[in-house]
Amino acid sequence: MTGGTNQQGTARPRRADARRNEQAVIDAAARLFVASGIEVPVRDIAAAAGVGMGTLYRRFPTRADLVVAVYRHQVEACAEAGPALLAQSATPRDALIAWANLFVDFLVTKHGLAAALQDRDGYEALHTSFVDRLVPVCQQLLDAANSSGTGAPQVDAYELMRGIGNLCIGAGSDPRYNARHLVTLLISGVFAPQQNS
Amino acid sequence: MTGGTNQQGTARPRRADARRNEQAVIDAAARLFVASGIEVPVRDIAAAAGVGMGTLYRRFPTRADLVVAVYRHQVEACAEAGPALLAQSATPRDALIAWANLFVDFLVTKHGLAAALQDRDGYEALHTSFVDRLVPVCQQLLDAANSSGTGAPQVDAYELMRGIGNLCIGAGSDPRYNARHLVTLLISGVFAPQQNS
DNA sequence: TTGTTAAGCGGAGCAATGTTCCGTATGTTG
DNA sequence: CAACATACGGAACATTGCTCCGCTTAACAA
Repeated sequence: MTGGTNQQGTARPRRADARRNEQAVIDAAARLFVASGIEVPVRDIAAAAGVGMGTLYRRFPTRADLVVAVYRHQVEACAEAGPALLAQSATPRDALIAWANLFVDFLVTKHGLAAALQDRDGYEALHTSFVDRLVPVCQQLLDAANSSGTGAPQVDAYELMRGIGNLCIGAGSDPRYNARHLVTLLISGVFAPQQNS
Repeated sequence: MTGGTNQQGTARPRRADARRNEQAVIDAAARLFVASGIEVPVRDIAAAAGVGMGTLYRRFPTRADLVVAVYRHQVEACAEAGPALLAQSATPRDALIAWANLFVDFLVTKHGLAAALQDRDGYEALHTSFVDRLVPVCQQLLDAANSSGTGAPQVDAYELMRGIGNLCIGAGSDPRYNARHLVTLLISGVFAPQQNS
């Protein structure tokens, strides 16, 4: 989707310096996100990448675009782990819990990412990227649980994913707060018998 | 705690204009928080209250101080509702769910409050204010459940409160996300039999 | 009432950061 | 190597948090 050729295959590829700079920005951003969180000033990212503000903004108009680029691979890996866990787990429910823990561990180690994911103003692209890739995987796990007769739940996959993401906010900076624990409890609740909205 | 006399009862009370201005700021902030969320620019609050920046900052050095002042009464009401619900509910568990729903409804209607509550940098005072008042109430409800033999849980009251608060983030701006629903599921999980961290 | 004093006021000004704009430089092609 | 579109860079502007200090005025006493 970011590549150089279009669907005709005939268009001129992007200039070499442009491609080089794009990668430099992603690398610099990845480093700074780890060091200072994803809210690190745009200036600092540009400086670390050795490019000007214009270059950075041309390629990544919003911060969300940059965050998406930096974490694309890890989101993909998480998505692919879903079916794998389903295949190798004793029950769909175990698979769901294991998969959720994977997602939690990912979010918790990225300072500020979980919060950005819920920010309706300014991170739509990020939200969409995660939702598009991960909600179907979650749905698949829920469907499997449904078919396995474990007494499956009336939770929307989207709602559950957002809940899990929310529970990760602020984890990692508070020893009294354990996101994995709460996510496990939430999923237990999803599989518990009674309901009342 | 905001009043004019100290423990000696002899100190000069605050000047009348100072008290007037403090109330004007709180009123203006309350209005603007509803209209624009709690991240509304300080300048706007000062302007709406008809005071200068210096006046506002002297009384409320951080935004958290202002938020605490604005919502103090509602937090207090929520805290007092805990024992009341415990007395009038069929089971401690029902009381806990009802109380949590009360808290959720409060947070969800205050744009940005739930997010600020988890913001470790910049809102410590807010976090502390809520935690100090509400965690003991939550603990009381959990203890009651514990004593009632419903098979009570190993959740810290603090952790549960933070989880509930987190689940409220971003609710109210997304019809596909229902915070009450997820909180109910979380509490169901808290009362479910098995555990694994 | 009036003078004295300290509490309080207001907003200009500084700093940090997001975002745009455009003159200049350079990769690419023929 | 010439010509041109692509891409670059960073100055400049806008917004917002926060501080600082000269001026105003409420409170009190004579």
